[in-house]
Amino acid sequence: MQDQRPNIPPRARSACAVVTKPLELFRSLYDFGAMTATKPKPRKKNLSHDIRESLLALLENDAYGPGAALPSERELMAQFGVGRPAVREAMQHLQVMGLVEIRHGERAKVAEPSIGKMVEHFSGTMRHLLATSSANLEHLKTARFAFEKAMAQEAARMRTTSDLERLRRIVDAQAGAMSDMTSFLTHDREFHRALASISGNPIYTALAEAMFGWLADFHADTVILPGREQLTIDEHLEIVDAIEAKNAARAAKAMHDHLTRANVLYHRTYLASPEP
Amino acid sequence: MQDQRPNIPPRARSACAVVTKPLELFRSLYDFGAMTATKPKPRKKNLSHDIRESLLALLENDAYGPGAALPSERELMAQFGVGRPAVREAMQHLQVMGLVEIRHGERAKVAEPSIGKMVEHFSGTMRHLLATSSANLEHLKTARFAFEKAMAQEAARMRTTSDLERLRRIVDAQAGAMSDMTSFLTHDREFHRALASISGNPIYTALAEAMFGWLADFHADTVILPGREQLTIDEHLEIVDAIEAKNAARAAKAMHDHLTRANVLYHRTYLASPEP
DNA sequence: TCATCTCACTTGTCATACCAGTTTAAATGC
DNA sequence: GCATTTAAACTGGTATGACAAGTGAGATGA
Repeated sequence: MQDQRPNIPPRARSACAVVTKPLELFRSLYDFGAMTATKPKPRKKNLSHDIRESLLALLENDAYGPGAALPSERELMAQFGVGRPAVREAMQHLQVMGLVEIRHGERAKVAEPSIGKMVEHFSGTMRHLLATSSANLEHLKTARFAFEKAMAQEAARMRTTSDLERLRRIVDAQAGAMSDMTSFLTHDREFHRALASISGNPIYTALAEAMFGWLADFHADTVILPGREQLTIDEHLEIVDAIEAKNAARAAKAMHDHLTRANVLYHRTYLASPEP
Repeated sequence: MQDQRPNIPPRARSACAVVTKPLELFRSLYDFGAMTATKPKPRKKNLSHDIRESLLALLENDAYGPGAALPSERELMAQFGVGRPAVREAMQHLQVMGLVEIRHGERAKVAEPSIGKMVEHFSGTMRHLLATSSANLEHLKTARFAFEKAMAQEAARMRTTSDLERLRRIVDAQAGAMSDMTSFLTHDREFHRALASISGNPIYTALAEAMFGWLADFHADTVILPGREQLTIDEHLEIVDAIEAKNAARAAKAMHDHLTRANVLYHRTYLASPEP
């Protein structure tokens, strides 16, 4: 009596489940047809898959604002007429997707959807991908290369005076932290993030931040080499100067040189004597 | 007796679990320390979280090639000394991340990691994000705008003769499918995918494909309007011509005009009479 | 009034049973 | 002997019950 929907008579659901799937019943109530691409969907997927789609539609259509509390697992269980595992797996899936937040003892809450959070959830998979395939790592380096150059150009076009001040402040702080390697890297990361944020597009910011993190994890590219801190500072300053001058081409070249230098130095230093 | 590790005496695991967590025992056997960022990790997370990390490390370190069959849930259960739900949730999580493939009746298999598959798994979240926030949709449109321009430039620099032939073949096919809207859109999609694939970077290809799909789902940008098919073809041809001439600037401008036109037309047509 | 504590309610985990697909190998028919 | 069929033994999927553990709010005490 302690657990498991005490109101419903036992066997009632299981019996009806044979005749008509409870999910289809629920679907007919809300009827979200043709959401994405008009599929008849006769496929036999998981039960949790159906539940997840129902929840997803609920999150999109209904007035579940960010931070709102979802029904408890038991309630959903009774509502959908399925067992707890199905509800649970669906909720877990949504959590992995970054759409809800589940904490022990509390009700699940609707997470506010944001690009940044999504990319963060994404990172685990990306790291695995990079760890298993060195080719993908090269591709990512290439992509970041192009991306950062585009960011530099965009920043040169759109920068305001406050943007410029912020960049200079970061570079100054970085120059003052040359002794502390960790702090130096943090400022380096912030520099690139600030650069991307000038565009005003959160997708750019999130991507820049994520790419930096991914590559830093594998000590590839973007790595700061001991003894070369001053060079890094100088290159950052050149980038800022180009942005101040609103010279997109010069900014792109400065960023190009910056990343190329880092990459070349990396290969020269680490590939000669592999591994610490 | 039918289920649940018949060999282990009951209560044996639970008893030891109080004294020393079985996971730490397992960890000490393999000892993957300092994989990502040297965290002491005293946090109290889920049990399934620990299991997932163990499995993750297993996938990365051991010789589990793509397509290899993982141990069954019951085996893992016994191996880690935890219940089936914990193992199950961990596996589900890995499946959502796209690292394993689980089918009813078969053993779970290691999925071959690929950028494209990862982006595909990503799509559900992205769609939700776009459905709930129109601002993000605008940001995505901007990002795709810049991305496609960069792709056009890259293609103009790197295109080979066979790339060119492929592009022209696609445009020809598209011109021949002007009557069938669905087919026309398919060819349009293929055109942009082929353009991105010229770069040789699978990340670009996957992103181009994904962005097209996301935006097409919301009828925003990139939409093909009835009666304007010939214009689309002409613009595609201009892009191909620019790429043939290896003129990056011209290619970028052609792509710019192409996407701008589509966007303007969209606003003019659909915003006047909202919704079908 | 405020701090504390208890208790109801939540999710997390375990255990068991059974269902539903898949594979495999033995039994059967030719 | 060989191909087909059938059944047994896997596999994951679902349901349910019980309990542990965490959270929060209302009751209780000072």
